Parts: sequence; C-alpha cells; structure tokens
Amino acid sequence: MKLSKSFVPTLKEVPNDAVVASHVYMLRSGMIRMLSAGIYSFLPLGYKVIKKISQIIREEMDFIGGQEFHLPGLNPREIWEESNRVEAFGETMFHIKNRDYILAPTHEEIMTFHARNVVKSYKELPQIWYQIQTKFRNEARPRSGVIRGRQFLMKDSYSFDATWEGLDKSYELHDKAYRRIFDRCDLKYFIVGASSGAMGGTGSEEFMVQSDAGEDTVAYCKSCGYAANVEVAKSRINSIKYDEKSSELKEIYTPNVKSIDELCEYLKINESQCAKSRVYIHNEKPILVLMSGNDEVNEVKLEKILGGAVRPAHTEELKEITGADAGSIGPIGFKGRIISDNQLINANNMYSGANKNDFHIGGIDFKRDVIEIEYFDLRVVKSGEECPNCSCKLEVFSAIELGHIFKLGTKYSNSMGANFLDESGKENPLIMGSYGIGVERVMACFIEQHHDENGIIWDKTLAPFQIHLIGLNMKKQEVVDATEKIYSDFKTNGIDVLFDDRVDAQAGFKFKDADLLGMPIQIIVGDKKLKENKVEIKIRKTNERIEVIIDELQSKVKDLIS
RNA sequence: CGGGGCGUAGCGUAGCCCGGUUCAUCGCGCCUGCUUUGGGAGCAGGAGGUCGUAGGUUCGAAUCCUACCGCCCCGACCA
Repeated sequence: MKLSKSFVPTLKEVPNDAVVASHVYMLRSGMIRMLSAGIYSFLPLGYKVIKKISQIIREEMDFIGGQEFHLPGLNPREIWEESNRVEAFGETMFHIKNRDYILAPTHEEIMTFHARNVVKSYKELPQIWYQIQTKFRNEARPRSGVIRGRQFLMKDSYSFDATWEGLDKSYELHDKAYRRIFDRCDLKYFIVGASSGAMGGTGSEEFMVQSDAGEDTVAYCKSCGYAANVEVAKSRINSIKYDEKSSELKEIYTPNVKSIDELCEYLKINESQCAKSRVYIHNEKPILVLMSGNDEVNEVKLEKILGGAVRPAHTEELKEITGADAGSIGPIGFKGRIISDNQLINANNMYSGANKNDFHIGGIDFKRDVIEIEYFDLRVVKSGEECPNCSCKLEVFSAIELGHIFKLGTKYSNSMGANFLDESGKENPLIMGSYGIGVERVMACFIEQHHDENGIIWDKTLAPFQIHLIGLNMKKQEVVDATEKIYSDFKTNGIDVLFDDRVDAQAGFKFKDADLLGMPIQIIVGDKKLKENKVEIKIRKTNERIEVIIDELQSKVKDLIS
C-alpha cells in the first residue's frame, strides 16, 4: 500500500482526550477516530489489525469444532423478556424508540432461540456456535478509548451439551483455545479462576491483562498463578500477637487526633497497636467494623458476611450512633453489633476511639473488654503480602478483562424452553456455556504491552503490514526506481508492505511516522547507500540496523519474518 | 447518577479572574511558489472561526450570569 494514496491520518501531537497509551497511539497512528463517547470508527489501518485478530480467533474456534454464525444486532424485545434480561440489563441495554427492538448487548437469547425446537436429540450434541459481532451496551461511563465502549466487537461462543460432563469438556476446549489465541497474539495474560472465587458459581475463568488502564484490581501471585479480584482476594498475614500482660483500660486525652497516623504520632505507638473503627449501616442498623491499623475494609467481603448491602454511615449519623465524630469512634461503649477483622483476634493492649470527641482509649483487651465481638476476614489485600497458596509475595494491580469463559448451565434453556430428548426419551434442558473475547481489547492490550515513547511496536502476527518501506528522497529518480522495484518484489512474494512514497515529506518526518505506526521491519532506501547498491533494514523492536545488498534483500527479509 | 476539569480553525493552544484598538493569539497541519531531503526543514504568499448551543446582563460579551449540549478524569454501576 502506498502511503501517498492512503488514508492514514497520523497525528504529531497527543489529542486532548486520550490518556492511556493504547488510546493515544491508536489515535495518533490513524487507526481509529471517535464518533461519540465510547463509539469509534476503525480506519483502514486499524481495521487491518482487527481482521488479523478475528482471523486468529476464527482459526482457534474452528479448531475446537466451533461453527461461525452471524446474528443480528437488532433484536425483538420479547425474546429478551423470556429470560427476564430486559430488566436485568436495565439502563445498560439500548432500546429502539420507534419499534419494539433492542440492540443486543450479548447473544445468549438469540443462540438459545435458534437451538430450541431445532436441536432436539442428544445425538446432535454437543454443539459449539460462535460469532464475531458488534455488541451494544449503554455504558454509563465509556473510558480509555476502545477499552470500554458503548459499541464493541465481541467474539462470543455458546456450547450446548447433553450432560454436565459434556459441558466440562466444552469449557475445557474453550480454555485451551483461549490460551492459544492470546499466546498467538503475544499477550502476557493471567487467569482469574472460580477457584479463587471471583465469580462464584461452578465454573468461570477470566483472562486478564495487567494494565493501569484496567478497571479491575486483582491480586496475583507470580509463583503459583493464584489470581483473584481484590474484592475477594485473600492473603496470609500474621495476626497481632497477644502480649503476656493486659494493662488496664485508660482514657487518654487526644485533642484533634483523627487519623490512625495522627494517633500513632501523638502517642508514639505503632500502627499495629491501633484498632480502626468504621461504622456501616446494614438493614438500617449500625455495625461497628474494627480493622488493624490502616487496613481498608473490603465492603464486598463485608456484604457477603452480612448477607446484604451495606453503606458507610453518614457523618451526621455517626454522632447520633456513637456520640462522637469519625476519628474518635471505638468498641468500648459502642451499642450494636461489633465485628472485627481476623487480624485483631484476641488482641490486647490496643488503642481505639473512646466514642467521645478528642479522647481515645488505651489498654483494650478484645477478649476481656469487647465481649460479643465476631471475627471475619475483612481486609483489602495489599501488595507484598503472602499468597494464600504458596506463601510467595502477592502483587496487587489493575487489569483489563480480555476474555471470559463461563459455565451457564440451564439458565437460558430453562427460561426459554430449549430442551432435547436424551437416550431414554426424556426431555431435558440443554446445558450451556458462554464464552467471550473483546476483540478491540485484544488490540488495545497488545499496544499497552508493546510500545515505547515513539509509538507502537507490532509483532508480525498482528502488524497491519510486515514491512514499512521508506524512500527517503522521492525526488531522486534512483531512489524512486529502487523503491518501486523493492515494493513490487515484495508484492510478488506475497509480503504485505506499507510504502512511504511521499514526495514532499522529509526524512525525519518519515522516520517518526514509521516508528509511530510500528511495523516490525523498516526498510530505508536513501541515495547514499544506493550508490553502494545497499539499503538499510531497521528492526523496530530492537532498533537494530542491518545493511543489505539489494539483491539479498528479499531473502534476508524472508529470514527475518519467518 | 455524584464530584472535578474542559469546550477558541483539522490537531494542540493564548486570551477569560479584571468586558472595550493586542480581540480573535501562537505552533503544527493544509494550499501556492522557490529552496531543502538520513531523525518531525527554510523563506515568501494564502485559505480556514456562528470563540460548544440558547438565553440573559451591558452602550459593548470569547470574557460576567443562567440553562442546555458535548468530551475527559475520579467515583458509583458493570450479564
């Protein structure tokens, strides 16, 4: 493809709206443009990458016996009423105003619709059906470019089995296919599994990529692969040790001391000697939650324990409930349920608020002084703590969800009446699985992981072109002749080349564009080297430069990209 | 949906606090001509704007006020 005739609008400056690297480079390299918040157009260069990713997905899906569909994005609302998901999706679902249609946010219902009354015998099972289609979700806050959009491309597949063992097998096949897909795309990913509780339920794995642009926070152990959403992650941590002697309770005057840090500073004590108090409201009743030092309360864990929604008490409520403002609240004299993090089991000689402004209490012995206390794991796991499985250090970071495989069971087949006849002639609901991959996310994550300060660094698998051919001074006939010859030779050899044949662009300008676009191999043709019958190869990734005799160029490049 | 920020040419911006002959600035990009061609060229000339939209205050509004729209960030939400 000749750059002089192509629509590749590169940008020299960083657009105002872009923050994360993948978004910046996708815009700057002329691969995407925004139409509206969370809605992007793919320009020719970007679409080439999407097609490459789709092709890899297609190959691996076909390999496990998947059959590709193409389903409508526009769906009658009544099908979605069958599974009660119009209500479940709520505001996230787009509704068409002048006809009773919705824009599909996923396709469980439609696949189930096609399966019911058609797939009727166990002899026809299992089936794996997939598609690569645009999904629509009315996201409250689209963000990070293509990573969270209101319209996005998803590979979604659905398995139908006659038995639960069959579902396990279909799930297993997807697990392997997903690993191959992401490996082929050269992504560094990890898997958050149901074993670590992220999704609950019987079987589900999320394929995640570490990224500051991510929306989930996960705890990950490099050594054993333990990975869990921080909402449920556990860590091994020693509880506070019990001193041999418990001292007496004593009230201490602590003017203007609010935070744990201030308390430690004022009393010259250690964080681990403090019990932090947070008041939550659950079922309209106050609950005091005690944490060690500066540990954060994990509200998801708390809700699981209490069995329902919680919210932190408002400032005004605190005074009413405890008689003190935040910063002076504590277990001694608190009227209501008191629960504490496991860290504080039977701790003694602790300091906490006195439920009286400007006072704290020291010498608290949880066993002696806080009789009806209950202990649970309530902490938010922190980086550097020990992995619950193997005792190595956990890392906590944000991550992007690339793919998700999920054992659905009979949720949709039951509600929509998709049944088959088993060997004994008995009618049973189809046992289903659903499996998704965010196609644009694969692209964005690749860029997040493969770029430098100059631009993208494509790998040959996903690169829109293998070669970026640069004619330095296209006003010199010898450069034109040489580059045109090289260009057509590559085309003859079936190698995809982007040819920067622009006449008026300066050398530096072309170099910068080439680094920005990031094709794996640059071939630089200038009149000086041409006199020696040579051109230069630059490897984008390593910055390595190789001089080659023109006659050897084709075979040299073949070696490099094989 | 809450909090914060922003909206001036294709992109990035100055001016806004303190309204008025600096009032529409500058850089990049674009067009024409000449020169230049190994890391984002030089000179000369040129095109491009309802200052997000609508009201209001005022003799006078990019500037002050109100509402709305759009975008970004944080949070809430996220089968």
